[in-house]
Amino acid sequence: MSTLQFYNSLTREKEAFKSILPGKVGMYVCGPTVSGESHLGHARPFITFDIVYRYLKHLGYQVRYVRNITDAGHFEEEGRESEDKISKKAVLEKMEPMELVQKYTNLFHWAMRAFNNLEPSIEPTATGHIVEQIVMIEKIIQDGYAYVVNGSVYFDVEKYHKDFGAKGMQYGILSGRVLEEQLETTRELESQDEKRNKIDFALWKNAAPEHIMRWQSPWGIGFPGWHIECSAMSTKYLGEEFDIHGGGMDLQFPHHECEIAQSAVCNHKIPAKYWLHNNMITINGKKMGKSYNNVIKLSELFSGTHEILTQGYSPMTVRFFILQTHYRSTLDFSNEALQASEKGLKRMWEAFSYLRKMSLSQTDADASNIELENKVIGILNGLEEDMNDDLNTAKVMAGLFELVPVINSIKDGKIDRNALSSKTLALMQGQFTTYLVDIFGLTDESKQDDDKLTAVLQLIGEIRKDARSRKDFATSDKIRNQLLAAGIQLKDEKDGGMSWELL
RNA sequence: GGUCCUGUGGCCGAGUGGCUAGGCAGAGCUCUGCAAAAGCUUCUACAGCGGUUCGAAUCCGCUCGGGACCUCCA
Repeated sequence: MSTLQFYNSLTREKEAFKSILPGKVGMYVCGPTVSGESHLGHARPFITFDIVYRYLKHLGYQVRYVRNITDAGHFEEEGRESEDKISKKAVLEKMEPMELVQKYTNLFHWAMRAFNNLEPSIEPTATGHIVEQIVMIEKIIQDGYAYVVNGSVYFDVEKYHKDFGAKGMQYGILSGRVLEEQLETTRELESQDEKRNKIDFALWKNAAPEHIMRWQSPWGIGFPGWHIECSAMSTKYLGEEFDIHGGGMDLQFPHHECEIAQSAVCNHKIPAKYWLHNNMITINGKKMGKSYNNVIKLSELFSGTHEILTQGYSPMTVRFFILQTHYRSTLDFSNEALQASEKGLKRMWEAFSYLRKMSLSQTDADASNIELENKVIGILNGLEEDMNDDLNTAKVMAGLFELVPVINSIKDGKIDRNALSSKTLALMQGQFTTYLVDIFGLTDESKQDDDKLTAVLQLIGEIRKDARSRKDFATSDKIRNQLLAAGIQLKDEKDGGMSWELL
C-alpha cells in the first residue's frame, strides 16, 4: 500500500500527505477573477484541483473545498493609471459592475459544469467579505505591519521580513525569492509612490471618485487590495491553519507569498501546510494570457470559433487532454494534440462502455491465461501507486490504455472470455469506473439517441441485414452511405450484429 | 539584469542510474462482400560536448535552445 504524496511548493519536495485533523481536509483554491470570460488557461487549475478534491474524497476524507470568486476590482500596478479593471470595463459596456460580475460568474459556472467539475463546498465572493477583510487589515495595522497613506493601507514587507524571518516565516519562503535582491531589482516605478518601499503591497486602496466599486472603511472610501481576500476568506472558512492551498504557478509570487505574510501577522503561522501549484498551458510555447493576446475563451474552444482552432473540442476532450499530462508540467496546446486526445478518449471510452456492460459469470473458474491474468492484475494494482505519486494522472491513463486492447480483444473474441477469471474482470470493471468516472470525472459525451430513433435504426438494420444475406450490397451500401451522410455511422460487429454512432 | 524551471521519436507526453511508458499520426498484416471499428507487428528518441559510474535519457559541468516569475494573470 502506497500513501498519497504531494509535491509541496513550500518545501520544494514531495511529502507524504497527512491531514491536520484525521479524516478531514481543508482545501483552498484561488478562483477566477470574473472581470472577463474564462479561457483555456482557467481549465487547468480547476480541473487539476477537481481531481485533488475527487481523489481525497475517494480516499475517504471529508473535504471542505473553498474556491473563491474574485469580484472586487483590483487596481493596476502603481504608476499606471490607477484603475479598477472591472469598473473600467463596466463603463465600456455600460453595465453595472455587479451585473458584469454576475454575467462572467455565470459563464464560469457554465464552463465548470461542462467540465464536470464538482462544485466546491463554499464559493465565497470578495465583495461578500469586505468586513472580514477590513477587520484583518485593522489587525495588521495594530500590530505595526501596515501603514496608512492618503486613505490607502500598505503592508510593510521589510518590517515583516525582519520580525517574522526570525520565526522562520521570512518573506520569500514560498517563492524562494530573497527580499534583499527584490529590493535591488524591483523596477523603478514612476511617480506618486505612496509606499515606503517598492515591494510593499496594498491592503486597501483609496478609490478615486470615478471608481465605481467602492466601500466605506476606517480609512475612507476605497476597495480591498488584491491579496487580502484570500487570507480573510481562507481563515474564515478553514481556520488559521489548513491542509492544502492550491492555484496556478503564476500565483506563487506575489499573490501566495503575500497571503502568507498577511496571515502570519494575524495568526502567527503559515496558513496552509501543503502548497500545490499547477503549471501553465502554453500555445505555441507561449503562456496564454491577456497580455500575450493569445487567449482562447472556453466558449470559443468548445465551438471552434477562434482563428487558432481548426475545429471545436468538447469539454471532455479538453479534460482528457489535461489529464494526460502531469499537473506540474507545462502543457503545450495544439490542434494536433487536441485531436489526438479526442481520438484517444473515444477509444478509451468505447472500450470502457463495453467493459462496464460485460456480464460476468458467477463461477470462480481460474484464469485460463495466467500470464495475461497476472499482467492485468499488475496494471490494475499499480494505478493507486501512480495516483499517490503526486497525482500522476498521465501514468494512470497509460496503465488504463494498456488494458484497452485486452478489452477489445475479448469483445472481438480474439481473447477467450475465460482467459481472465471473473474476479479479475470484476476488478477491471471496478477500477475503470473508479478512475475514469469517480476520480477523473469523465462523462459520456456521445449524443443521446431516443427510443424512437433506436426502433427505426433497428428496423433499418434488419432490412440491411436481409439485403446483405441476399448479397444485395447495392442496397446495404446505400443504407449505410445515406445514413452516414445524415450523421449516423453504422458499424457491422463481429458477431453479426450492428451498432451505430451519432456523429 | 535577478530567481527558477525545462529541452524525450512526425506531434503530445510519462519516466530520474540498469527493466516496457502511453496517446495520436505513418507503414505492413489479420478480420470484413466492401467500409468503419478492432487486433497484431513495425519505424523514427532521449539538444550538443565532456565528466562520474561496471552501467546514464536519468547524476555533475559547460555550450546552445525554450519557458516561467520578478507587473494583472490559472
